[in-house]
Amino acid sequence: MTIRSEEIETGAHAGVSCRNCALKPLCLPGQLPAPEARALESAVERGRQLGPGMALVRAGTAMDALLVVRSGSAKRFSLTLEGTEQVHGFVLPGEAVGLEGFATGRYGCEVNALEPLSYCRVPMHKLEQLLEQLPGLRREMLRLLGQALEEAQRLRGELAETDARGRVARFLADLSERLARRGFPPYDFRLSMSRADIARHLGLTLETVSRAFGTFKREGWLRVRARDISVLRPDALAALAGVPHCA
Amino acid sequence: MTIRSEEIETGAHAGVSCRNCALKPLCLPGQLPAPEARALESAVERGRQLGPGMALVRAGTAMDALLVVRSGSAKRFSLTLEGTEQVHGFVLPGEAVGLEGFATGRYGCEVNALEPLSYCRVPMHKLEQLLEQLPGLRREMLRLLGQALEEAQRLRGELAETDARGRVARFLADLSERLARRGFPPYDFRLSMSRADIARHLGLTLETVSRAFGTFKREGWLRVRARDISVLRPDALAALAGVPHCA
DNA sequence: GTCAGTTCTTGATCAAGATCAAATTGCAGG
DNA sequence: CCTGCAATTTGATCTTGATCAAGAACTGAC
Repeated sequence: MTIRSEEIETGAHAGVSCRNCALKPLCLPGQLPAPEARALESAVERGRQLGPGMALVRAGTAMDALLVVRSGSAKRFSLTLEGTEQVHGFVLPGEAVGLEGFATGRYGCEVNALEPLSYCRVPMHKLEQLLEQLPGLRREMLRLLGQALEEAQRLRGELAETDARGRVARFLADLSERLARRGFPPYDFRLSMSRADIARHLGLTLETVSRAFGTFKREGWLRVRARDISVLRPDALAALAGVPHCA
Repeated sequence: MTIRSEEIETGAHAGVSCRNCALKPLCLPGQLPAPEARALESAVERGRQLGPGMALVRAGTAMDALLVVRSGSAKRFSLTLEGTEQVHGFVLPGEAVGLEGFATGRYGCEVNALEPLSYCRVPMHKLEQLLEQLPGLRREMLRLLGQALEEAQRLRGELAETDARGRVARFLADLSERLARRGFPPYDFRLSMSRADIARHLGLTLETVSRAFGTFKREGWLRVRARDISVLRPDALAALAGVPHCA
């Protein structure tokens, strides 16, 4: 997707300004009353920039902070016993990472940058303090986790229900929608992940994913040039994906 | 599974005694320091008994309480546009229900009893009060949600990776393990759900599920008589399921 | 630009599981 | 016990997507 949402960031050092962040409405402080947002902001640190392929979190390491991607995209995956990657999904700006770590205090899967990536972090000890004081943040954290859970269940259900092309269509439709919510052009983007990553995410082979793209192209629903995608008929994709009426 | 874990419950009316509950170690108060457990207990109400097929929660209704199944089992599912059921999973005693409701304040899926079922409930307004006061409960709620998330992601990953018999094997292995943790015989149980429910949960057809049972029976790994299951070779099932070394 | 390496596309074959269709078993009610 | 209905098993066939195998296109380095 090649995502750059680096807003102009001047004057802030350790404490980051959420106020001016383009992602604010999607991110944690977006739903909080102003005083709570300010309190949270003072606990937010800026993570260092990561290059493509670098690990944002490693499975099994202590969950020492809540992380939110600020710009770029990432791949969430686990390593199976056979050494293959089980791709859980892809992370876009404004999305939290490693929430399943709350289960054990250690991250449950790997998250690797797919392109240059920056992120914010709230150290756990500060988060716990804030949770004591801020009722809105408590509600917001539960909402965030509930949302992640709902999403994971939805993805599981879709995988069980849908055939190959339906899965690819839904993948694209979902990506479109998430890009749109972040203010990116929803029908014209560059995929940051490989066909193999998409395939492993959707429980398919990369050949089948490629063929699905080929079909959509032939039908005139898509323009595909390697990783550059133009969605010409979002309605057709949505229909195949079985989505009710999400644009 | 035909689950009866009705411990002897005398004297308690609205407030339920978690102290003597057989499920305590699996349930919310199990991880809490004693004073917090007592505070939580005072907020717990007993839900009325439900008969087979009755709804414990309906998708879209307001999430007015946190629910935990006390005895019996239930099916979590969504209704698709075509009117079919998308089965997300099955709920056993000690497991919370409807956590994805935190996302929107409304339950995200249907939960129906599969056999006579009883449950406990913590009204949301009381839960919010308690979360303000009890740091252990705050941590525990995050843990609970993190666990549910991890579980959902695991299920999604398995679905993407495993073939039909592997999925059925894993389903049985998982059930075994969960029954064991609740003190039920893990290798001898009665399924409370139909083949069709299992199939819809695993993204298969009921015929394929039936054939998988047939294969396992022929291999001598299982004894199957309708819904009565005896696991004779848990190791073989676990191996097929790709589980490392979980007994 | 050219080159090497990777990623992606396309084609041919094959197998796992879906689908269609009975037959069988189990179970509640009379 | 018998009856009727629903759930399950079993069988035959067909379709989808996996697998194997080339090619083609893209990428980054020189």
